[in-house]
Amino acid sequence: MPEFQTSPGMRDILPPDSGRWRRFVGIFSETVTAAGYGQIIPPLLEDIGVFHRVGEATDVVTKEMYDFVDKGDRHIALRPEQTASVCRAFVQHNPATPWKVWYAGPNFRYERPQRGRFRQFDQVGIEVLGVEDPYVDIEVIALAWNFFAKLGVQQVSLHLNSLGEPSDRERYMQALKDYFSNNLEHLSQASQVTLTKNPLRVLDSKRPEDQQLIDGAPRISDFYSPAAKAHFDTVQEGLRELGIAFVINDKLVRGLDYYRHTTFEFVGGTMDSAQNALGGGGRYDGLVEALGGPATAGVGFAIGLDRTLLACDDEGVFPPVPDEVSVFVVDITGGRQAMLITHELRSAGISADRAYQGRSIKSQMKSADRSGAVLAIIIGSDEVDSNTAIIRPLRSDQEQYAVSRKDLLPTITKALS
RNA sequence: GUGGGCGUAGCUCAGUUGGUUAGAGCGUCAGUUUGUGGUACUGAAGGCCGGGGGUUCGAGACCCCUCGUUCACCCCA
Repeated sequence: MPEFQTSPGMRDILPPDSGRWRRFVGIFSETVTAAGYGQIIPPLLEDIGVFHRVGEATDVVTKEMYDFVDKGDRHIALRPEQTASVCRAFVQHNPATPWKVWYAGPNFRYERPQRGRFRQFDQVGIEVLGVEDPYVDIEVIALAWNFFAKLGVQQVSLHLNSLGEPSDRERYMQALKDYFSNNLEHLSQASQVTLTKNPLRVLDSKRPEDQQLIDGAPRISDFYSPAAKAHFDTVQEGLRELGIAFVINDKLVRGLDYYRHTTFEFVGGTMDSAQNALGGGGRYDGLVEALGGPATAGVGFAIGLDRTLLACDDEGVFPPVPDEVSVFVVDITGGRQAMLITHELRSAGISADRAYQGRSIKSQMKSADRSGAVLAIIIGSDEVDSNTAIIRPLRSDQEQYAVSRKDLLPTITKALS
């Protein structure tokens, strides 16, 4: 065993998997930039207060943050998510609204690692600030939907809920608190603790002994104000019109406290593990204000790379594809010719690789095959003497042929086109 | 943070009731006569059996601790 290894919950993404990550983000960025979103690259570190404003009752900020005091005595945290950073950036830079941004990058949470759950994990996401219009909720959901479709994942179900307006949510929380408090003896120990912190989250409990009580709990839908109901109705109608299937899940209370109105989650269909939430989001009007900005509406989502990739694996879609080059130079005269030719090709924008250490022609041909190259260029002493090169097609039955060195680049260029 | 499973070559795994130089497949590398890949055959390299301690004449196999991993709870992406 090596002396040093990645610490728990951290890992190296190696090729060819890393290429898949790159394509994942590439497809995401295409999807959302085509909808008018610009990229934001917030820092990994923020003043810990930024995240505290997100909600004091969520484990994400109370127990799971990587935080430290820096050399300037500032209390700093590695971001556990990026929505708070986006809102902080909004307050700091005061951009014109609607502000539509996307991001991709790692977040950090000190949790016990599990399948689909790491301490450093990547998310892609979008946020729209400054728009209350329910059509934005629909747009945001539709973009995530499109993205899953582009990846080829089929079995994703959209769970939808509304938490109503803040006052609706308050009244509902009180009703839940009363309901559970009156039935404490049927509630698990752990849920009793949760109840004191945030009654909404009791609905999230997966403990079997809680299920019966939860099933009989008051429903949020009975607490909607007319405005909240209208908002939610518009979202549902819009999704139907767009042909986006969803299920109403009135137990869907998301972990971060700033959500109100629309909340949603994308649940993987093939994973029976507990980590089956591929992504989620919702509306968080009020978060910007909590961070010291003007009252500003906000909606967005985040999608986890790892879990989505797991879902892809389960469905056999979006496989990792090794990175390949177009040309492989086989030089059996020592390597200087390969140096010259690969440089010439690469300078002309043609991807090219070679072998090193003067290996046998057979071994170099093997490498050429594995490199994925379409063409091999073979240089032996005969070719050096006659100032030529052999071009050997590797992916067709076409015979190999010789060209003069000065014609090599144009010939290769033509053969590849 | 709490509880259960697992930890043997780069990868996937065998290793009989504890007994002499620890195995396979895949992968890697090299050969199979003269300068040519994808197949086949042959061979080679590569493991203080996660780490530490203990029991024993003797431990990869048993016990304890520790680290890592995995599953569930929790939380969430």
